[in-house]
Formats: sequence, C-alpha cells, structure tokens
Amino acid sequence: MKEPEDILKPDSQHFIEQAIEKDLSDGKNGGRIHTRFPPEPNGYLHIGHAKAICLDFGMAKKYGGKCNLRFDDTNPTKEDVEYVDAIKEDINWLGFTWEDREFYASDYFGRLLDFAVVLIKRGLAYVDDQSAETISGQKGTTTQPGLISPFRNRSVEENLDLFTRMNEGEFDEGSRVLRAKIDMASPNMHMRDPIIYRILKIPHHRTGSTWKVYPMYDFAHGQSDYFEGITHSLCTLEFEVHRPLYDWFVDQLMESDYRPRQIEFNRLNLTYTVMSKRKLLELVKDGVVKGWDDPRMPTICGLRRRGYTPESVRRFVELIGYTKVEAINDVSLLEYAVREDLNRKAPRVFGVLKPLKVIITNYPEGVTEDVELLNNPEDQTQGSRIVPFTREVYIEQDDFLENPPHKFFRLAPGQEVRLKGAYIVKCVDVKKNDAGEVTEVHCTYDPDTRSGGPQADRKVKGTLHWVSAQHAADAEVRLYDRLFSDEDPSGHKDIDPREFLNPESLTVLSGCKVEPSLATAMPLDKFQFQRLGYFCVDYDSTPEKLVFNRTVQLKDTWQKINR
RNA sequence: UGACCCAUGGUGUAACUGGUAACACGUCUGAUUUUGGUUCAGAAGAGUCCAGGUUCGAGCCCUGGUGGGUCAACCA
Repeated sequence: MKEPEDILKPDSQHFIEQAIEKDLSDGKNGGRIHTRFPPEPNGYLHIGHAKAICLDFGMAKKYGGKCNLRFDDTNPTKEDVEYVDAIKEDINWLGFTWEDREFYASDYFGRLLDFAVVLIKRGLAYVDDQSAETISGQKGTTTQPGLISPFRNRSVEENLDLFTRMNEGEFDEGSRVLRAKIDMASPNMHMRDPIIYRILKIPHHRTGSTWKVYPMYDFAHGQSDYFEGITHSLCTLEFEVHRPLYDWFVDQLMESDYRPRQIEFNRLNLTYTVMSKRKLLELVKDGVVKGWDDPRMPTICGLRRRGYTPESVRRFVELIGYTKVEAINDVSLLEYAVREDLNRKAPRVFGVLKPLKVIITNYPEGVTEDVELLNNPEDQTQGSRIVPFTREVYIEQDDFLENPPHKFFRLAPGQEVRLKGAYIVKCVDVKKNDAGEVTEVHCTYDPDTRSGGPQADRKVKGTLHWVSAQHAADAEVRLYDRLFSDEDPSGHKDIDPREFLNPESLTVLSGCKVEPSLATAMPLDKFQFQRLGYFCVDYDSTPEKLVFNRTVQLKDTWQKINR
C-alpha cells in the first residue's frame, strides 16, 4: 500500500522510459512509439528473453504504440522452424501479442540486397577477395589501426559484377565478402570496414536456396527496424559498441525525418543459473536434460513445467528493473515472485512423500473423524475440504527423528506436535525393524486439543502434515515408487510436477475432492513442491553438475538445526 | 597502452530541475487454534568506489584516478 505522500511523488521511471518520454515531448517520429522483439530462431527462449519481451511489449503498451515480433533469421546455418513455433508459444504464454505483425528479417533480403547495391554504387561498399583469416589479420588491434585491403578501391562496375555473381552462386563460401567502406582507423572496431554480406550455400529455413549471400546482423537489424517503422530498438548492453554502425547505416538509408533509435539495457543474470543459449543447447544435445522444456531448464517452457505462472515471471521482471549496470539477480527473488503469486492462487493439500506410520494408541479403532481444512487460508473463497482422520496416519519420514538435534521442532520421542487441523500428539514409543530403522511411531493424543477445542491453544512448536493410512495408502505407495524407484542412473529425478497434480492423486493425497480444472492448472506453492521433492533444480556453475535444489535446501536446513 | 559503457546496504533497484539516502528480496527476533510456508510486529545492515573542485548545500554537476564490463566472429 502506498502512503499518501508517495502518491504525490511521480512514479520513478527507468532510463528507457525517460528516453522515450523525452523523444515524445521533442515530437520525434510524429509522437509514434513502435518497438520490436527480435529473437533469432536458433534456440528456445529463456528467462532472460522474458526480460526483453516485457520491455519491448511493455513500452509499446504503456505509450500506446505497437510491438512487432521479428525473427532475426539471417544465418541459415543455425536456425530452424522448430524454434520459430516454440518462441511464438512462449511469448503468448507470457501474455503478449504481436497481433498480425509477425515479420522475418529474411522477408527483407531483397530490399537489403538493393541497399547493398546502392552502397556499392555510391562507393561505400566493396567486394573483398581475401580469406577470413587475412581480413581479420588486417583489422588491426584496439590500439592500432587496421590495414587497407588491396581490394578496397575496386571500381564500382567490378564490385557490382562480383557481388551479383556472388549471389548467383558462382563463388565458394568464404571466397569473397562484401564490406562497407567506412574507416579502417576507427577506434571502434566495428567501423573498420565491417563485413556486411557473406556467401552461404546451405538452404534457409524460409527462403530455401533463393539466396546465396546473406546479410550480417549489423547490416540487417537497423535496416529491418527502419523498414518496419520501429522507433525504439531496445537491446542488451553488448550491442552498445554496435550503435555507431547502426546509426551509420540508418544515415545512409534515411529519406525522411523518421529515424529508429537503439537503446541498450542490462541483460538478466541469475545466480546458480546457466543462461547461455549455447550451453543450454549443449545440455539438451548431450541428454543431460530431457529437452528444452525440462523443468530443470531456465527456459520459459521449463519454468512453465516447473509450475511458474506468467504473472510471476512478469512480476519478477518488474522487480529487477532495467539499468545499465551488469547485475546478477538472486534466484530467491524469482522464487519470491512465484510464492507471492501462488500463495494467493494455489490450493493447499497434504502430501506425504516418504511415509512413516504413526499409530495413535489411545484413539478408538474404526473411528473416522472429518477434519475441515481451508483450501487456501489467504483466500476464503476457495472454500474448504474435508479430510478423514483415523487412528493410523502417515507422516513424512523427515518429520520424525529418534535423536533430534537442538531446535528440531518436529516429532521425536517424548516430544509433542500438532497434526494440522486435528490433535496434538505425543510420541511415546517407536517400533524398529531388524535393520534398526524406525517403522512405526506410537503416539498418544489429547482429545481436548483438537483445533477449535478447549485445549487447542496449548503451545507446541511443530505442526505436521498427515494422511490417514486407511484412506491414502495406495496413493502414497505409488508416489513413493514414482519418485524413488523410477530414477535414472545419474540420480536425477526428472518428473513433471503436473504429473502429481492430476485430480486423482490430489484426491487421494488430500483425502478429498478437488476440482479437476483447478488441479491441472494450479501448481503447488514452493513449500509444497519441496514436500513433493522437486520444486526446482539448481545449476552449479558448471552445467555437468546438476543438483536438486531440494537436496541443497535440506542440507542447509540440517546445518541450521545442527548449529 | 584504444574506444564505448558502468560504479548507491549481502542482492536488485529509488532518490523530481543539486536540499542531507528510500523500497523490495535476503538475513535475524518475536507472535499466531500454528506447513520451520503464509500473515503480522520488529531489528540489524550503506553515508553513495577514491581524491580534489563548484556550491550555503553533491549520490546527483566538473576534473583526475581506481575497479568492473563490452568490442578485434564470413554469430546474433
């Protein structure tokens, strides 16, 4: 909630909003705002792209403009239609629409070629016959100017002829390139006669083998912006040094007052998370994960399978903001964003993953009590459910310790605990198998302590989930098998959280009925995910070492308890 | 011995045309008919990279350092 004094203050704006509003008040581009989201279809979108998507579509929406979807498909060696479809699905899932404005840089290959010809005719581009190594060797260094190519002063006619023949497929890949003639002594390496066209003979996923030459990023991006009437071309910080070149091409092309403008913002980095497309592709190809949408992946579809909502992803992006500082964002902020959202939406259920039988010795046999539990304590409209309570219940194995460390608030010999919604029980005895493992816990209960009862306000430190053994045994066994027997050799338990959320398991798990639509659509919240064993995975800095976050968290918990 | 960009609590961001550092996450207490979650109450934690300068006054402006990032792909 905002304090009255805060309402008087103008909402703080990030530097991009300020730049846009300045352009608006300066009357640039006729007061028009038009952005674009320009993915290369060479991989799946990840959480980092979500940051860009929210900005591109968000700015358009905020200032009454439009945002195009444009596939930056200028390199056929890396791109594929599979990615095009996945990208579109993910953007939609996030809640944004480009309406009918779905474009491809490859749509502009003709116009781009024409523009290249114009540059040649104006003496601003030339065909270079040297090898990649030679050209790169002549680039100079950051402190020394580059060398002039021996082909730099070819005649316009020869350049025109050569370039045409390059596109007709007469020359081999790598044998010739088209370069812009700018300044080999520029302190900005990107201005040292950048390559703008190269010969590529592999078919393009959209244009087939129509073209034999393909424009480079720098020669395609700004021009595509220009063709589409983009006013603000928002991209990440590493393109900052490309801006002079972006502007140079726009200057050559400009025929009116309209001009697109590139503004850079900081990329999203997450702690413990691999974000590079290259490495993610590696994980998929090497079979370390089961696909781009593996719940362990930081991809948008991976997050989706992990139970994240579009709202929570958008909220996270809103929380981290846009600056020019290279930031590393804490995953805990992302997790906070889901919890915030899911706490409000997700129905609560009881679940026992590794069952441990508790027998309440002084509770009558054959009696079933109905315990009413709120589906969501934060949202009364979600109603309540009736859960059967009986003499024998299962609790989580982790919730009992025979020799508890200091500050262990769960069940232990002689210790009291509340079974949520039911009674306070006290552990009086344990039964063990031959291996010395605890197989049964015997408790007594205090009949006056039922929630709402006369002694209900008695203080106990812990409250546990439980499931009536009689009502839920089958489900638990199945869950147990699924999680701990059906695991792959690497030890990764790769399970889609939603598999657990089918109405059937929810029903048995919680001992009550849940609306199917709710059950399939609503993931559990973080804590419940942990109970079920797989809220999320944590990437150690090296992609080979994938560890379950749960393990890490349990370890942390134990360290805290043992301290 | 280059160009460009950046520098605010542990982390991410705020601070209107200079007015004396705010918010969120995280951490730590405590409460609760009690999921070690949530909710609620409270606490600790920076004097804004450094040094000068302008000014009555600087996180904001200027100068010079220091530290970090990006750039020398026929990738985007």
